[in-house]
Amino acid sequence: MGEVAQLADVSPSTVSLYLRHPDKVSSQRAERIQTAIDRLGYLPNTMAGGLASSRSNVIGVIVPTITNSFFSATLETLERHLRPAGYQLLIGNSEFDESREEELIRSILSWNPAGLVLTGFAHSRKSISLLAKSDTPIVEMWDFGQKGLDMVVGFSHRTCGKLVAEHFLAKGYRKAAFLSTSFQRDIRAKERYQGFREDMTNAGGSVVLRELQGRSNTAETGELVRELVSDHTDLEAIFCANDIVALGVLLECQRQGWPIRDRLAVAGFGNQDFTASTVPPMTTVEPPSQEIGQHIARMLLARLGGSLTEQETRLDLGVRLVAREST
Amino acid sequence: MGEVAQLADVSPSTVSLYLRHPDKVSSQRAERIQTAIDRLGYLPNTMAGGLASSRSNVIGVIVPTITNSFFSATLETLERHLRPAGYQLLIGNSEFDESREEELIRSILSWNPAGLVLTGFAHSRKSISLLAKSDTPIVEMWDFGQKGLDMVVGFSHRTCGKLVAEHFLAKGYRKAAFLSTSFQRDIRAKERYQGFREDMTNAGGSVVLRELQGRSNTAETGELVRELVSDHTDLEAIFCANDIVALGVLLECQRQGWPIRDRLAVAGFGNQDFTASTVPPMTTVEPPSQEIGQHIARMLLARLGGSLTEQETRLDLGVRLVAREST
DNA sequence: TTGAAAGCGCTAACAG
DNA sequence: CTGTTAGCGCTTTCAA
Repeated sequence: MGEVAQLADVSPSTVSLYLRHPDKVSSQRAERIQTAIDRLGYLPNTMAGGLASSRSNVIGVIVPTITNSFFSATLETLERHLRPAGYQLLIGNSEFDESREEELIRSILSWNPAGLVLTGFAHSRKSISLLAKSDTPIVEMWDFGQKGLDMVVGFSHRTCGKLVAEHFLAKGYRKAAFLSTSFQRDIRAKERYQGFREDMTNAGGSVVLRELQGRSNTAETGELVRELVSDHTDLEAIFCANDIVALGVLLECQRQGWPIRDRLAVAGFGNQDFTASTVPPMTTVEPPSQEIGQHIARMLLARLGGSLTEQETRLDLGVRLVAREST
Repeated sequence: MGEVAQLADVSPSTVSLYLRHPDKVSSQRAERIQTAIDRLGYLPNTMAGGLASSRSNVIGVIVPTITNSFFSATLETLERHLRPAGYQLLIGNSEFDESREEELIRSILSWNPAGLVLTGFAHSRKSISLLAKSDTPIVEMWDFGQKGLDMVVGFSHRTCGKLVAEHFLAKGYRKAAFLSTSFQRDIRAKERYQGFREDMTNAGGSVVLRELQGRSNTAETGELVRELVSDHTDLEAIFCANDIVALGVLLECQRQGWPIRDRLAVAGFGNQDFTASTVPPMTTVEPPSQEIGQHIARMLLARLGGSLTEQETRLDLGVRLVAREST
């Protein structure tokens, strides 16, 4: 920056001013400075800037995994809305592990971030105290219904489960199963199960639970479906933790020659693109993945701009049941 | 850090030393310092550290999209291998756009990163000159066969296309189609097409090309398949740009009652989990998504450690054809 | 509008 | 092994 100042024949602080508020510098000097910047290929040093101003343009985001279309859609939207405002996302993978999340929080906090976005409400005690100590704006996303540390943008997974239960009951299904990815990895799937189970049993129905070992695996899903059907010959419908699992069920039924819906109804979660085109088209629930990203950006930007009222800090975006022919 | 030093009754530089090389500080003081750190909940300021040492623990990665299991698998693996060495990934989305990539390069370079990972060989002239000016180690990934700016880890997409052509020819298919996502978005799909087409036509076969408008869309895929089959009644096989598109073809054939393989053979790209369980199981090509991440980490770490020999800077990981019943 | 001066919180010689 | 000293490259008063 010194070089730029020299070449443009102004003081370093004028260059700095120009970089941050171009219109507060006289147009002749502005031009000279810009020319110098271009000639020198000058890139400002973000760290020096961050240190001097003791704030940064970093926004940390911690997700359980990025290999998952839900979170990656949120991340992409969040990035798209935050970048124009000059923010950089620092993305961390907690791998569904609280202590790893804590490590990431520590590491991100040491960047002095302008904001921090976490997935869900479950954090280690230490994490919470770290967050409390820093005055970084926090957003907890992809869930709703608990108090939260600061801002919350998401939806209720219990309600999502209830929505499907309601749909199953309306269709006359009473004997149902919930086929899930590991609850330990995905507590939100567990919440959907709980909401689902509650409403099914309240209406006199029943719900069997099966968990996959790890993440969605089509082959393992097939096995569990066969097992489920032979153990519970009167099973009428399966609600799956996500669309990939539901696809696994569909394919297994196809392989076994069991007509979907007549023999076994299937519903997924995610409303991924392919669900509309399966044979038959799949009933699923659509989470507001993109909207979450969008509203977090809006909320964070408002908070950082100092214009966020109390009642705007918690947002339930809801979910939508997409009823198709598989149920 | 001053506070920590005071509380531990040592000088700030001792604290700094302890933080970086704990074993270079006498054990009694080390203990006092650690106690002080815990008591105060002290978090070092990464920016100040980076500024003072004029290097950072940031490694930038630019991918065309993170909403894609290929790149996100690479990212996740890369992170897993780089984090233990103390590095933070700064992830950017170029959205398949060179000028956006340039913007990201600029922004990441201003962090003074320890390394920068780019997807593919196509960069704007300006990007290249920016990169040349900085002495940041660069890795270009997910492609192979061109010179590259610095290090390269990937595989040849042309070879991938040839592999499938070979397989089709061996199975007796001569009339083929390539069903792709938009080439503008995905130049690597185009390279697969070129390799595929070259070998098919050399062997006296033919290849029709169809491009989807944007990203993989199952409904649009169905339309194109119907169109393709009615325009080319003698079509025998389709090679798709990815597994999701291939799934779309499979589902459309199912809907139309066309037996897969007997009426139309289908191959995908990606070897995603579900491909093994479709009816029939799908032939596909497996790209080394995770290996790419792993080897980039290894290569970068070696370079940063100063121990990377010239011949190790370019790595072709190859691809593997997974032949199943859909072809 | 511009420039001089004083840090931001840490690291890196260096001398002890 | 420890402490002193001088910056890292920028922002931010403050006065001119």
